[in-house]
Amino acid sequence: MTDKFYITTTLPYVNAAPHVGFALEIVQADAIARYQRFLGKEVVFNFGTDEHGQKIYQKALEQHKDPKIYCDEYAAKFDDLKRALNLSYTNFVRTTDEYHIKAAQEFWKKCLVGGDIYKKQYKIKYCVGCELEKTDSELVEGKCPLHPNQELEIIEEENYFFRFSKYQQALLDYYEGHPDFVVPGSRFNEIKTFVKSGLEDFSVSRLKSKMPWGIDVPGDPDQVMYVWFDALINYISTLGWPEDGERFRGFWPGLQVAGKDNLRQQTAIWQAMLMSAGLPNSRQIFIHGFLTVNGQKISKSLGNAINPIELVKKYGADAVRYYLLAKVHPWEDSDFTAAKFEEALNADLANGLGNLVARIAKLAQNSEGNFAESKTESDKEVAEEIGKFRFDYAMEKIWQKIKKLDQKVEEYKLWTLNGKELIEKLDEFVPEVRQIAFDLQPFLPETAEKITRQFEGPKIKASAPLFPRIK
RNA sequence: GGCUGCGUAGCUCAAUGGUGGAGCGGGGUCUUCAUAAGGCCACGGUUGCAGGUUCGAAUCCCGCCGCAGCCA
Repeated sequence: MTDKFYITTTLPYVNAAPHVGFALEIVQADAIARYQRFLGKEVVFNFGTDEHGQKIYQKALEQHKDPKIYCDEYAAKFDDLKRALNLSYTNFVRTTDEYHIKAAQEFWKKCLVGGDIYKKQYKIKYCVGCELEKTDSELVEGKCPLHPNQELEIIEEENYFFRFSKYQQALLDYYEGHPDFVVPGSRFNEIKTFVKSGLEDFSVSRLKSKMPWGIDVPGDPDQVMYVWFDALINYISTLGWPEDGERFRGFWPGLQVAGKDNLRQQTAIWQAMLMSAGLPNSRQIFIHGFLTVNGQKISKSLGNAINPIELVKKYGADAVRYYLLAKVHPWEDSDFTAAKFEEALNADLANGLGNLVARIAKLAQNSEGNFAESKTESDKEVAEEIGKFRFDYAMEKIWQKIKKLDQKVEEYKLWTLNGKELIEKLDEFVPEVRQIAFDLQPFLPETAEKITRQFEGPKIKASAPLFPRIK
């Protein structure tokens, strides 16, 4: 019915270089975006960087840089992912972009007019050790459990608040009416439980005198927006809201892909904000899991972050994409180890896909046969799995075909045949290989392209291995 | 502590209450078109532990042990 499709990832915060965990999110989103294009949809695929807030301000100061210049450097690093992982995003929004700032201010005004933003005296307990605000439930005997020797700082200031509490019932009703709103269901249950337990209004601004690195609150020169409030609005500012109403209405609402640490912001806070501004809610939110490295969480203190760009340099984009899509559970946590990665590369890409393509190509080339074009169409089972975000199962379906073809090569003993008989039998294989390449397009675009070119016909060409074996 | 969920082969995971399977790795074997790749075969299990319901339990119930997530 609709010929437009909108998908967005979350915007990474630019206080650290991209690691393999974020690559997971954007590769998943890329697979969906590419798949939707094959269905003939006009796709907007949004990505970008979240650049305001205290942490970034401090980082920039530490490096004696203007915050904007600091952000420019990081934004470029994240944009590098595009080339490295062969990503097909169409939009790269930065929350410091002029159009985004305007959209955030317009959004604020809508919420304000609706009576959902109000000023309140605000008192927080702040742990200087963690550099984080602490709530009473987090404290142990009135102290931060991580820094029990330090006194908590009490900060008192007047901030703007968002009337989140007002939307409890509306959110629950919306969840009730949209049973597939959040995938997987376990995360959906988690957010339902959270919303049912009651919502508190939260602060959406900061005093500019203390932290100037934010978007100005309209009509109040002393305050800037809290980073979360402004950042979420990127999902629609990137579509031209509020100025380009036609484009916005054409693409919104869309599919949002986010990590499990972002559940609340995406599925509750942002949805309440949309309701407040009188805009349609998101269409669906997919929450992925986290990658661990050698069984451990990725953390700065452990220094175990893996740079996806380094992986790509060593193994190639499609090898990394393959691992993230086929060997990582779409929404449960999965472990990444060099051994597992190389094992998958050898077993599935070199020995499986690569070898099948090589053996059929060679036989076809030697046969000197002409192979007419054949029809390729989207595999129903693969499509179904993508619809359920089971990228791993979708890939498994494709690899089952590879296995079957290998078996058939043995069954026919293709290498013992020649002349017309060989060409006749190969006519059963060539369209199948083309179909595999077709099915692989959303996942391994570069490899799919290579195979397609090799098997274009009428003459089929042998070529160098698609994936070298790792020793 | 409260609420969810999980625990199955060396590893990753499947199995409407009805003979516990697959892939990978390791082993054997056949084969040479292919990247020492591929096919086939076998091995591999007290389904975390202990009880209960049932003709029958990986599955349902109770308790315990362990792990993860959420509780602004």
